[in-house]
Amino acid sequence: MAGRITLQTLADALGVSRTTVSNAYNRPDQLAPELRAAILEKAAELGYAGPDPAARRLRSGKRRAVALMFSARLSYAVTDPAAIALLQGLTEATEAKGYELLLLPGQRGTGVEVESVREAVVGAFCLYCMPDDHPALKAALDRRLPVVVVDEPRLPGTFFIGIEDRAGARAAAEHLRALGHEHVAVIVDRLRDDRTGDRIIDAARIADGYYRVSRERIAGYFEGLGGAVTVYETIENEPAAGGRGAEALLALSPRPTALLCASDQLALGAIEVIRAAGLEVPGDVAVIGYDDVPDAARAGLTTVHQPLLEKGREAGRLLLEPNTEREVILPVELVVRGSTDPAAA
Amino acid sequence: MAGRITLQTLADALGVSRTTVSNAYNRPDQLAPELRAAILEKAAELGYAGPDPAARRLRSGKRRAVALMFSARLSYAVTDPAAIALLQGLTEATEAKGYELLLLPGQRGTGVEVESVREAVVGAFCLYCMPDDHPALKAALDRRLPVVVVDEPRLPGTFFIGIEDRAGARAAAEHLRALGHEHVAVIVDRLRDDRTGDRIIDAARIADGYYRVSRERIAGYFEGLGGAVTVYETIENEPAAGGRGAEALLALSPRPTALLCASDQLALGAIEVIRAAGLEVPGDVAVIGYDDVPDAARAGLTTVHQPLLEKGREAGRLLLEPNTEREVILPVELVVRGSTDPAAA
DNA sequence: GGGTGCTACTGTATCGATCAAGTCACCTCC
DNA sequence: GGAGGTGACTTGATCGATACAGTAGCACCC
Repeated sequence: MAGRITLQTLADALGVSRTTVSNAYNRPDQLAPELRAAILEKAAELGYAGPDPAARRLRSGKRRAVALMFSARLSYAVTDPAAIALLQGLTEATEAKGYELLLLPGQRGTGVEVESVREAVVGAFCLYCMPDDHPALKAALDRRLPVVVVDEPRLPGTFFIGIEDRAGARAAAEHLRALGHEHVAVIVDRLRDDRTGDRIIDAARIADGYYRVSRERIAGYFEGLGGAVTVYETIENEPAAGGRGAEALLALSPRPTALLCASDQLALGAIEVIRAAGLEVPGDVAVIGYDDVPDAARAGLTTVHQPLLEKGREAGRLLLEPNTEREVILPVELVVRGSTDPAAA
Repeated sequence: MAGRITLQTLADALGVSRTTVSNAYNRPDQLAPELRAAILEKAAELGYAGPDPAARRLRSGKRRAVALMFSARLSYAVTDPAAIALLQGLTEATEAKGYELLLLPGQRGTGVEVESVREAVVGAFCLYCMPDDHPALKAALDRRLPVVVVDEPRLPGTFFIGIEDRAGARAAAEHLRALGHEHVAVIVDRLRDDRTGDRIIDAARIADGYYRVSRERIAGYFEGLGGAVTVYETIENEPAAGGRGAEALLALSPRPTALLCASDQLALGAIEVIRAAGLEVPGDVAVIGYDDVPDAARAGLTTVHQPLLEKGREAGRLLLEPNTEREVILPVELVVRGSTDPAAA
């Protein structure tokens, strides 16, 4: 720390003032070209790395960065196609305005999630898919910076981007009903962070869920089906988990003739397991996903399309453009493909 | 700016010193609980957002973040499966050490790319797939912070993670030769940022390429084939571009019986176009990719497997662990699938 | 009763820069 | 020859916090 080279070090070495050295970097027109050259040369000689960004930022007050926080480990989040699509939309928006993007880990329990929110040198926060009780949420609001929440939770007074979760789920369920399915089961991503998932759950667990989106989608399914059905909660939103769910549900009797999956990731895993069991999709078991990630179209998965990219762009817009609306709810649309309707393949 | 609330504002309002207010946040044990409560209450009342991270960072000197720069627009980079895999590996490493990740846009020409490197409040840089002459590179080295370059360019004295690009390409080419292919053509991603791609190129263009990886892969192909062949340069690394390349190459006479694509993205697009033209893969035209992204296995694409995740992890390790080796070259492996060998489907 | 130790604070320097307001020498021009 | 202008720097304040060295007040104890 003692040997650190600063503007002052350079200034002393050359017998000029701090400001002049600063100007050599930031306002070349303010000093004689020869002096500037001498300063830059001395800087190279002493190994001066240029004006310190931290100090510059403090002084200037500029915060040209946006923080994005996921509810999970980053390394997991970046494997989720829906999260990636959001990231893409958001970067489009931030990039256009010359903002950088800071990725924050949101994993619970370590205290790091709150710490990183408090420490982030940013001008705005985007929180993606957080459970209702996540501490980072309060921490972000406490920073008194623009905050936009994507998907969940929905808090009064907070900027929000979401989709018609319930309506989409209802449409999916009604589609199955119209096709004559009478035994339908549901697979959802985790409802709480207690890692007790991967099992069939009861109504109390659903009501106590901390994830708004899952609650809403389940509610939509039940509405569309005209009543409650068996729900399997997974521990994580990935194909393997959906596969385990399908395995458990196929063992029920009567065996469900259709599975409503609260995400495409779960649905894709479920289809694999169904086929591995020697059953046909949709002949023996129809499957519907949710989100319409790129792989869904490739796999011929019937799903509820949501504008993933658009969500990211809208998040960026709300964060970076002042005086916009507080809430954006984007429409969804049922996309019928081969996993429910052989004719649509 | 004038009305900004700081530690001092709070201190004055309560008749205590700045330091005491600071302690209320950072060292709760250093002051009486009642006073601390009073301070926090006053903070809430006045709307104090807590100690400013920029100031804190300047004072403490801590830089718990790593910057990741891509050579392209961020919104494009996050659509690239290889880049995402790197991101995943890198986040695993940074997360484990409690570091945040700052994504920097690397698009050329705007000056933003250098600016953002200079402004980044980070402790280390990871540069991914940059052309040899990219100005951000020098800017990052000038910061005198740890820098690790992934894939390209390879600079003497700089930390580097890469793979055996040339050997992998050679193995791919030799595989085709062993299968008896005599008319082989190559599709590569851009060799320079001048946006003159999407055309068949000559040897001079190849020699003048700014992207080391493409140069190496082409060299490997030529080695494995025992001589130079037609090379098509695309303007971007995405399936559509690979498709355009395939279209142009299929029009040659004699028509190539095999395409060597320098990335899976290009290969996947090429396969689509070949099939759309009513030709069979591999019957009429065999196709080999490079990278082995997740979609390659799904599509039955013969490709050169590289440890994408591992690359990211290694990058993180080199950045965050002191006294490690300067260079890591990871091995590659040819994975034969249906796109060259019907029996391997 | 004075030395010791502890709690609960305060004051000052510092982090590394930027900025507004000078200073000073030199030139110009009527 | 004096007013005014200009180019090339310097000075001092400031951004918002943290670190370190005090210090006041009080209890304790032989």
